[in-house]
Amino acid sequence: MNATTHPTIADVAQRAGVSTATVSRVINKSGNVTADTIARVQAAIAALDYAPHSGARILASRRARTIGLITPTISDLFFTDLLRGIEQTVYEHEYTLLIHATHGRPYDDIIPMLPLNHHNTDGLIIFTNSVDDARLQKLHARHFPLVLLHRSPPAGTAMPCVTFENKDGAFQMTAHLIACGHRRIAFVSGPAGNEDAGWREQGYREALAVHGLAVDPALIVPGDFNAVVAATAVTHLLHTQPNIDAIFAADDESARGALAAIRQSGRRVPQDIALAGFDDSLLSQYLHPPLTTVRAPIEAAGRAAAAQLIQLIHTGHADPLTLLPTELVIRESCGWVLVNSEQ
Amino acid sequence: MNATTHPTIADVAQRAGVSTATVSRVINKSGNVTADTIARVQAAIAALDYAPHSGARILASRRARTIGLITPTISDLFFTDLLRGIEQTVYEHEYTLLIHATHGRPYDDIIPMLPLNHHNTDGLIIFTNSVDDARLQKLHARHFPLVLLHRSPPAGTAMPCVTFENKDGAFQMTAHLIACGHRRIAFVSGPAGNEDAGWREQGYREALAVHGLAVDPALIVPGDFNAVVAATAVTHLLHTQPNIDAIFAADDESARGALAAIRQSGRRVPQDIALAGFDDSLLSQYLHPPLTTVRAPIEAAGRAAAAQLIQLIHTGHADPLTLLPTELVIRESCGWVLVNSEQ
DNA sequence: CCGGAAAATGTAATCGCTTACATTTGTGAT
DNA sequence: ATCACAAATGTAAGCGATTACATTTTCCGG
Repeated sequence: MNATTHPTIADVAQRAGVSTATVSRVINKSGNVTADTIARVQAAIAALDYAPHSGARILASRRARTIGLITPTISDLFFTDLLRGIEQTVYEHEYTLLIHATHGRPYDDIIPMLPLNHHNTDGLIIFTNSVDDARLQKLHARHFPLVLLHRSPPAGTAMPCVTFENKDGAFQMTAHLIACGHRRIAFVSGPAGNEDAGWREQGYREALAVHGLAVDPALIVPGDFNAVVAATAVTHLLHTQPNIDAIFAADDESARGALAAIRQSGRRVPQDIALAGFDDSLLSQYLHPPLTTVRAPIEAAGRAAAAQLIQLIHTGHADPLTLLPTELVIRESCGWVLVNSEQ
Repeated sequence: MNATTHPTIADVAQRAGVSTATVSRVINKSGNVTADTIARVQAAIAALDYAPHSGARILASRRARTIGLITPTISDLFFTDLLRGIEQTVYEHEYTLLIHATHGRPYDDIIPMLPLNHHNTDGLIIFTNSVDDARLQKLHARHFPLVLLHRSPPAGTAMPCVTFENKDGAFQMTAHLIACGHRRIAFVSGPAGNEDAGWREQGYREALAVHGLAVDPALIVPGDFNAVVAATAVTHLLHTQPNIDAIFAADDESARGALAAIRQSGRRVPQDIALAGFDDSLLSQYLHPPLTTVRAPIEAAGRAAAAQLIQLIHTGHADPLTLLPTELVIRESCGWVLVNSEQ
């Protein structure tokens, strides 16, 4: 080594007067090294400010000590919460986290390589539809540890999934709206293909059925988990179906859009029309009126996914399905105010 | 290779009937390969679903094709915006992004290795104080490409910095408050040691001075970029200094805390007391009243940092300082309503 | 049809580490 | 002291790519 290059394990070994194997043992705490030798090696490491080459380590040891996370997007409120949970768990287990956001970009079709794979990670958390079925199946066929977050496995395959009780939460919320006296309840749906969204709609439908109310397709409009899309759809809805008395949006973002549209139409929430969301995102408590919504344990889902993956890596086994409970958060947008500790 | 292991470049070479060197040339598009050979190699790659081992590539090529980002925290609104800018630029240049959040954890003091270093990245973006001066200097001494984001270089060192005009923004906002007729203007400061926060306070002070107003230390209270801390401080402030007529918070989070405290005290915003924030975070437009604030070009800062780093890696040179302009966003919390396109 | 330069391909050393195995050193019972 | 065995350390063979250099093939002008 010289001034411009970086010290290697051989430099450390030489300075400490031991072999590279011993240095490696000290670094990896793999035992059978004298306290005295450990001290000498550590001194050499400190003196040279040596850092092991991770590529070389991975290559030689066939372990990356790293968890990969593949996600369609990185910069939204939902993902932020999720990430906090994942990160925490990953670091607790002394793994590193690598994140790759696909942003809907297709993979290179000539040489189809994921930037995160078995070479640089020991396992992958796949968030929603960031990886297509075919690739998922290939990874699975090679026994690469995989945990799915908010998406179910491709047909015919079994891999551990983590999600929360979307259907139950939506069911409870719909029941709550009905209990509040509403009958013409519209639903602002989520993106096509998004499983969370699908289950939420399903919960809405089942609650109506259970309470003897018909599902009117004209009352289900697209929201795409997006405020602007939802606002447009709701504006149209209010026009064509002026007699609705409640709107249940598939997520808080579309609830926000719905709120804007309702207000635009001159109606008041909750006096003229009730509004409910889903997620209990950071925003929901700052809306006016504060939004009644379903709390989704997003951070807990992140923790669970990471924990399942690490368990899978270590033991080869994980729970096929982790379903986290959701919870009604009653604020003011449906006309009920409960006195509790809620802000 | 067998069923459980993964194909290597040798497997591809064998199947395509060429040498590993040729396969490597195809993968890296390094030229001088027949169209026919390219096709054969690509077919083999596809058939085997081969993916190059990134560790081995980095080891052999001494290039990581990766940018590292070190940040104290990953899950806040500010960081989310920043990340979007960084990501976009990094991917545009066909680099990969690795993120490491320190969460204030100290490094392993025995073997002080950053999880992101010259072995797995070609350069680093250092966000605020996630890396201490000593380590920064060591990296710099080895000519490792570094760009600082929202922090200045350690004394005696020169490395490219990206930040925005905190002082000017705060100056303008303070001037705006003065123009609105306010005289007793309090300041909710940010975390000690945070440079953005320091410059914002400086801008506040200078604006007061320029307009002939004295800086009253009793009107400067700690907010720590945190709503709860700010609420506590402002509650106390309103008690001891009941005659203040405006509060300028160092960021939108503390403005939110201040708003809660003001309301708690029975005063109204903006009628009884004006309130301003800084950042124009997502939240600020949903507060009631919508918050007048300073728009910080966070995403642009992320883009600039990534662009500077990539330029530094390629050319060895980058701008010593990139200062992005801030902009007043007048909403309703200071009592002025401008008619414009603002939501 | 030939010779030589350019293009295409192959050979093998190398990157920095881990680890199986070999060797040396240390320990306690006899 | 001696021996058996455990603990500590060393030796050297990979891990899977890249790339300098060597070799073969192709292409053209004369």
